[in-house]
Amino acid sequence: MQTLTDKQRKVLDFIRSRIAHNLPPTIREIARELGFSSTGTVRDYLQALQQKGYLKRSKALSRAIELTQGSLGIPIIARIAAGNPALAYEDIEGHINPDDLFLGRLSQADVFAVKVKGVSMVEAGIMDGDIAIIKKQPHANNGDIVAALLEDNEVTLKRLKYKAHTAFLEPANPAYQPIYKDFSVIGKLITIIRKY
Amino acid sequence: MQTLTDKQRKVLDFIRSRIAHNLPPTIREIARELGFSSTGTVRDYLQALQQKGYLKRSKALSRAIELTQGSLGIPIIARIAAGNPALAYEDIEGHINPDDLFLGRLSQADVFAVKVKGVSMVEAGIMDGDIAIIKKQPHANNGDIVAALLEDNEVTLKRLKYKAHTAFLEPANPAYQPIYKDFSVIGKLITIIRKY
DNA sequence: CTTTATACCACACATTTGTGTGGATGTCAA
DNA sequence: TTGACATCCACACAAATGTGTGGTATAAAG
Repeated sequence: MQTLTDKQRKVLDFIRSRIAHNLPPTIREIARELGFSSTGTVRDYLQALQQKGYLKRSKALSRAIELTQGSLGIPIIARIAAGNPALAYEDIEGHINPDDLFLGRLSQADVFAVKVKGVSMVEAGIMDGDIAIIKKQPHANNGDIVAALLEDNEVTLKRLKYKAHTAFLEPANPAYQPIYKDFSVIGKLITIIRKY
Repeated sequence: MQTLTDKQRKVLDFIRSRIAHNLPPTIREIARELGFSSTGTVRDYLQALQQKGYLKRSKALSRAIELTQGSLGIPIIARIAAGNPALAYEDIEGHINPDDLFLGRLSQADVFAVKVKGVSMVEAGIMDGDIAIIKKQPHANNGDIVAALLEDNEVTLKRLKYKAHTAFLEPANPAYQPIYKDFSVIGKLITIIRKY
């Protein structure tokens, strides 16, 4: 990605902040914010930013400014240049984007979350209080961690296993017993989130 | 929140999906999508949705539709009405919003991510391959899990401990030795994310 | 029967908005 | 000096856009 001038960065920052608030700016809103009296000036900036690869525009559509870099992408790093207080990243392994973190290509309606209760899955690194993002689906494969509905309407997170044509729920913690009783799979674990 | 009719929900869903793509629709775009031939029809729907508390509008501003409920909030559930294939949620404990999941009120520049390597923190439920969201800060309290920079520029995740005025890094896995050698804290763990 | 809410339509009108045209100034490298 | 680029301006114009006015029809509630 080409470097930006200070002013170009200011324009980009403004656009970024507005997009983060779910309403990209119009050309005249940018002009007002940056103190330009002409719309032509803004067009020049947008052209420059587009040419340098920072944004895309759908022409003749109001507010249709799309950022190329994910506005909320967070870099995943492995190594950091030593002695650098600014944390300039040495090795960036990739980026994570909050937006498609759980969803991937799923619709919001296909996903829900469960707060983990208890320690029956600690051996799988799933702790009490973790948030489990579940993709709704009535079936799962052997070994998948699933959200299952028990007789008392409680939702529980366990590993689904098949043995001799019988499905059962296996806790990762050996101190707990597998569940053979009536249960139904309601979804499959796709993400675990833990806040500190 | 008041209930919506089927058509009202369709309108809301369309708006929601467009906002998720960072460009709220215009009145005429809604009309086109839903098959209305009059802008007045859309205005009636927006009025209804606004009155029922699902959205807010800034008048005379193009595309200025703001959803009241987080557009990407995912419900956290504990119990589910039995025998309900639609998964109508019985108990909703809250919502998680991807946007402020790691950030909270932090700026994007204050945060980065590290991919966890190895099993030195398994006892803390942090597995190999997990993504750790780190808030940049040079200090942390006793017992905090921190990202630390080692001599070889490697970033590692350990628990920070103080003992007799000496700081050291303690793995959660007793098979590993604490680190007393030169290290510097670069940030504090705020979120763990694991994708399946 | 009247009222209220829902669910549409047509059309006009003032603003908002993107775009186009035509400049001007300064810097920096070739 | 020439050219590319960045940084601004004024102004015009067509298209997009939100809003207003005034309808029709149906169903449920009082």
